[in-house]
Amino acid sequence: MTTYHHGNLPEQLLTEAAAMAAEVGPARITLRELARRAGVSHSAPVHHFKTLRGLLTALAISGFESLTGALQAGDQAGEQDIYAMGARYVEWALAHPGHYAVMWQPALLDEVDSSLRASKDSAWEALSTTVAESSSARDAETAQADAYAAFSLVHGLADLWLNGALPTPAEPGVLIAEVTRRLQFGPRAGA
Amino acid sequence: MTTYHHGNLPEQLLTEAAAMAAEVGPARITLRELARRAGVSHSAPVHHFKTLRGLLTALAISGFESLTGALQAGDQAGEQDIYAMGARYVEWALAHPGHYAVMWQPALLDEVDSSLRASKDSAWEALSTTVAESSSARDAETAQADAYAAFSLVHGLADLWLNGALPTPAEPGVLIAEVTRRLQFGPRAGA
DNA sequence: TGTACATCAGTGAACGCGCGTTCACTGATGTAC
DNA sequence: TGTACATCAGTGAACGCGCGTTCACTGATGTAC
Repeated sequence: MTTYHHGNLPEQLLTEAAAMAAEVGPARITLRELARRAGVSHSAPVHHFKTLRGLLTALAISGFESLTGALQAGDQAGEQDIYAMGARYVEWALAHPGHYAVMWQPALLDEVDSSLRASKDSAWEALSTTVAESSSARDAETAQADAYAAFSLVHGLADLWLNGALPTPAEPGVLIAEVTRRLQFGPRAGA
Repeated sequence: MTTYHHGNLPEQLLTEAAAMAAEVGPARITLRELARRAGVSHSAPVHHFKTLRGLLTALAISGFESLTGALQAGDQAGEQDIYAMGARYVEWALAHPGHYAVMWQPALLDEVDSSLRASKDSAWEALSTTVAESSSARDAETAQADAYAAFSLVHGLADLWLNGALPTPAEPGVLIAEVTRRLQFGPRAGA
């Protein structure tokens, strides 16, 4: 039953890391604890991820890629609605709390890693493209500010929810719909 | 010049902790490093904060209190504008990055501490009261959703900015104004 | 089908490190009288 | 104004711990011929 070769160690380490991030926070993930959870000696992970930082970076990359996929899911369905996309964003974050937490902790990651940058840029592009297409912004600057506002709103909601910072948390689905529909794009009476 | 009694150690420890949180992240604050920065032996802090968790909790409390004050600053000026308050929120966060980071890391804090809860509740009340007064919501549920949306937007913007997650950061003042004015309250065509 | 051998993926001991906390202590301060 | 003494705020040595990483090693796998 117990084999010398694990067979699936890199994947399991990432899975355990996501679980640990959700349980105790991304800063308290350790290689030794991950090895323990995977039932492997504490020096085994180094064969797959040179360092803890490398492992967390890989986790963040897979998170950004998965998030990008979730955001693009509406494209094929012909559903280019900004509010639906916002909902998909927040739902993805709530479904992948460990990934989400690691993705926004740059101090733990290898910020120079080109794959990380690329996957992050892809996620941003998926979001901003959908915003631009549905906000009917007349110029690039307006479109960019639209995207920043949408990004801030969905990230803020996800982060507050995951940190238990909402005073009286509601049903996620209802809350997400109510919050996202309060985004208003394009020109209007200035503040 | 060098006195045996520091005279101001608790305050300086909190100041150094805020600096450390901004520099290396709240999870990497250590009592020993704080003592080093304060020029004091590593066992001195225990006389003022029993544990590292206690020190961070005190830092978070002072942060929430200061933030509450900033949010209420508009009341006296008779300026109950939701967008101005949103701007004050984000500006406060950018001006106090260390405090802000610690405030939203519940895993590092003493969540049972009643002062922490009280200060957090005060900040939420300051925010939600202003939102309710300026959004002309007809019922409590709508007002609450308005407040959640405003909270998500300003927290998300502050958090993304502080984590360097905005792809092409603009001038903070302009960005804050552009993002916050995309909040739209009250009833409108449902999504 | 067999065999030699390189490569891959694991083991477990050992290292040095910084940490929080405890302890007995000492110097400085402030208060009672 | 002086003195005794409790209290406060510091020191520095010591503890045990878990960590990342390195190292020589070994078992399993896969490929060349």
